[in-house]
Formats: sequence, structure tokens, C-alpha cells
Amino acid sequence: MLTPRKQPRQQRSRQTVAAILEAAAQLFQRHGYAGATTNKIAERAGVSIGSLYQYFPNKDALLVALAEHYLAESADRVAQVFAGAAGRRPSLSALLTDLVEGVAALHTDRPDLHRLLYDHVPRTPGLVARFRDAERRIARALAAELRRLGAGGPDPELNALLAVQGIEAQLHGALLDPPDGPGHVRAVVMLWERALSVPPEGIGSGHDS
Amino acid sequence: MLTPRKQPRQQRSRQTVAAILEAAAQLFQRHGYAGATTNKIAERAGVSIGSLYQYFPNKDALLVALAEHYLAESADRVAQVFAGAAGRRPSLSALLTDLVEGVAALHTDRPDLHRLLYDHVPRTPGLVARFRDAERRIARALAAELRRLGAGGPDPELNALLAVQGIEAQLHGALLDPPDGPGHVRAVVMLWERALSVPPEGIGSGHDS
DNA sequence: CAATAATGCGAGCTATTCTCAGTTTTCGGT
DNA sequence: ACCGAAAACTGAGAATAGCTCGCATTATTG
Repeated sequence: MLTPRKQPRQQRSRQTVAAILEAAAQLFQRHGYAGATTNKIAERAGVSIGSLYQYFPNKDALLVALAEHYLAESADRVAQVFAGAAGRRPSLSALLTDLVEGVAALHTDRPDLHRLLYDHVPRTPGLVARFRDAERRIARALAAELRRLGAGGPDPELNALLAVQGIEAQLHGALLDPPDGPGHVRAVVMLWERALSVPPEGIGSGHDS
Repeated sequence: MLTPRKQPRQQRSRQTVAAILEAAAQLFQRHGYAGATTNKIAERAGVSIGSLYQYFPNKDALLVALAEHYLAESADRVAQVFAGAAGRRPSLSALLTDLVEGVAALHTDRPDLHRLLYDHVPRTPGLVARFRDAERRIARALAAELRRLGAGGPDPELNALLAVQGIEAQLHGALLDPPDGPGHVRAVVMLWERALSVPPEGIGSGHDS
């Protein structure tokens, strides 16, 4: 665990922790990770440096806590795409459009926060593991939909994971190179439609070796 | 520029710079970025701390210099895949196999160095730009091959870029989750074969909306 | 209303990055 | 060979930032 410090038990301390995280988010965003000092964060949060270190073992832990929060929220939002799909039983094309637009929204909603975390969060084993878990969870949901649609190729689970990883990277790339309109999203959707619209046992539409 | 320091002009100083980079690579790899100190790096390089700061404005610059070197080398190795392809005129399947295996080799050859740089290199605008350039350069070469093969979909350049980004992410994911045999590479190749084996104007093999 | 636990405090310890004034080495011209 | 200038090198220590620890303050419990 990267946060083996005292857990806040009283109301007061929970406010303290919240204030610290809020201040950390602001200062990290404004000055970058190295540029923000723990003393300044404590000052802006209106608490002493000692209180900060009572709840966070070190500076990294602040960023990690922010990242965990953001990651959990992001994963939930993507999961909701599939929750919505459960009843509507959309086509592959519609499903991929929802998924890609959902992931794109994660990047464009708060691009500064997204880039801060992506660029400066220390890749600790714990965080990387959590990120991979989120990826796998989304991939599992996607694989289930692919099976329902008779798509996903010989190994829908594996191909779903590859799709999730690929889509994330492609949209992050689009964030770095802004000049990308809605045509970009459409190209990504069409690409994955081609990649995934092949039945689980490999007999049917398509192509040959 | 992140290295606005004196350029080495004499033979002696070039050796000094080389020794510093060599020591930095070793100590960063052994102790991580934060764990390695500039004084220790200078000591191991056999020079004084002052000499180190004569050529590198700060600690980050050491990592950035290593990253630039590694990035250039990696880009060259991938470019050679296409250089080799120029004469042989391989099929799409063979080309993708070469490309994916080439990128996979970058990850598996020196996994520790790859992870060090991926995890700890500060995402400075300059470095990100260089990375994007390398991506684009590879994508351009891939797009040319796709056109030759009558593949790549409506916009071969864009789809080539998406493929490069996707493949990189998928193989990096495989590095993090080791349990992946050669079957993984094959799955990636087949996926991109499906995604890309559609003619530039969209008429031909395939699938429908 | 003690007694006890939880929370908050901040001066200062420690470790690390980076500077600078001065020394040593190399180079080009005569 | 010699000299002056430029390049390269040095390392003590200034500056700064992460983090600790002993004590003060506030809440909770019986």
C-alpha cells in the first residue's frame, strides 16, 4: 500500500484530507508536479505541513490519490456505456461509436487534468495494476457484447482487450495532436468495426490468409 | 531546448559527456529516477558534480538525453523493417508480422530500460513532439506500403498512424502483463490485417455497414 | 468532567539539486 | 617552444524541498 498512514476517523480530519487533495490538484495543475511543494500545498489547504504528512506518506501519494480517484471515475463512465447498451442491444457500429465517443470525452472533458496525471503520475506497481484492472473490466464488458453480436474474432476476450488498449492510445494521440475533428472519431470506429466484425469461430465474412 | 548548456568541443569533454550518460543509465536503472542522485552519477562517471552541470542543466536533462537516444535508435530499428520490405514486396500479412515483431523486440530486448524511460521520463513538450514525429515517420512508411498493397482503407495515412499507435499500446500492455506467448503477437497481426485489408477507396473485400 | 484518543501544529533535521570562484588543461598563433 | 585565450574541470557550500517529531489543541467516551 502506498498510503499506510492514519485513516481519518472524525469529520474534521476528513475535511482536512479533502482540502489537501483539492489544494494538491490545483497546485499540481498550475505548477506541475516538481514545481508544487508540499509546504505550499499544506499552506493553500489551510493546514500545517505536519497534518499533510499524517495522511499522506510522501509527495507521490498525493498524486497517486488523485490518479486513483480519476481512474475510478473514468472506468465508471466507460462502464456506463455498456450499462446503457444492455437494454438497447445496439449494432456493432453503434456500440463502438458510443465507446469511442465515451473514451474521447474522458480526454476532452478535462484535458489539463488528464494530461497532468498521464504525464506526471509515477507509474507505481500499484497504480499500474489498477489501470490494468480497469482495462480488463472494460474489455470483459466489450467481449460480452461482441459475443452477443457474433463478432470479436476467434478470441473475443483477447481482441476486446486489444481494442480497449488501442482505442485509448489512439485517442490519447489525438489529444496531443489537437487538429482532429469528428472525422477522426469516425475513422477510429470504422477501423475497429473492420477489425472486430468477424465471427468468434472465424467462419464467414471477410478475408483470407 | 532543454540542454542550453555548453556544447562539448574537445575530445576530452565528449568523453566526459559519454561517461556521465553511461553512469546515469546505470544508476537510474538500478535505483530508479528519484533514487539516483546527481552527485552519485558524477562520482560513478569519474567527474565532479560541476562538470555534470556544465553539460546538463538539471537532472531531468539526463533522462531526456537518454530518452532521445533510445527513441532515435528505436525509430531507426522500426524504419529498417520497412527498408527491408522495400525490395521483398511482402504481403500485408508478412509486413505486419515483421512490424509487430520488430516493435515487440523493442520492448523485450531491454525491458528494464524501456520501462524506466516509459515510466519516468518527464513528458516535456520537446520530447513528446519528438515521439510524435517518430510515430508519424513510421506511419508514413507504413502508409506507402499499404497503398502498394491496395490496402489501408479510405485514408491510408490516417489508418497507418492509428495502427502504429495501437500496436505500440498493445505491445506495451503485453510487457506489463508478461503471460503472453507468440500467440499474442499472432493475434495482434491478424487483428490489424482485418482492420487494414480494405482498399483505399473502400470497394472490395469485405464487410458491409 | 476527567481520561483518553484523535487531530493539528511548525521549527528544524536531512538530503539533494545546483552555483560559482578559482584551477588545470588544451589550442592556435608566432 | 612559448604565450595568451578559451575550454574544461573542480568541490565546498548556498539554496531549497521533503519529511520528522515532540508537543498543543480539540473531540469522544464513560
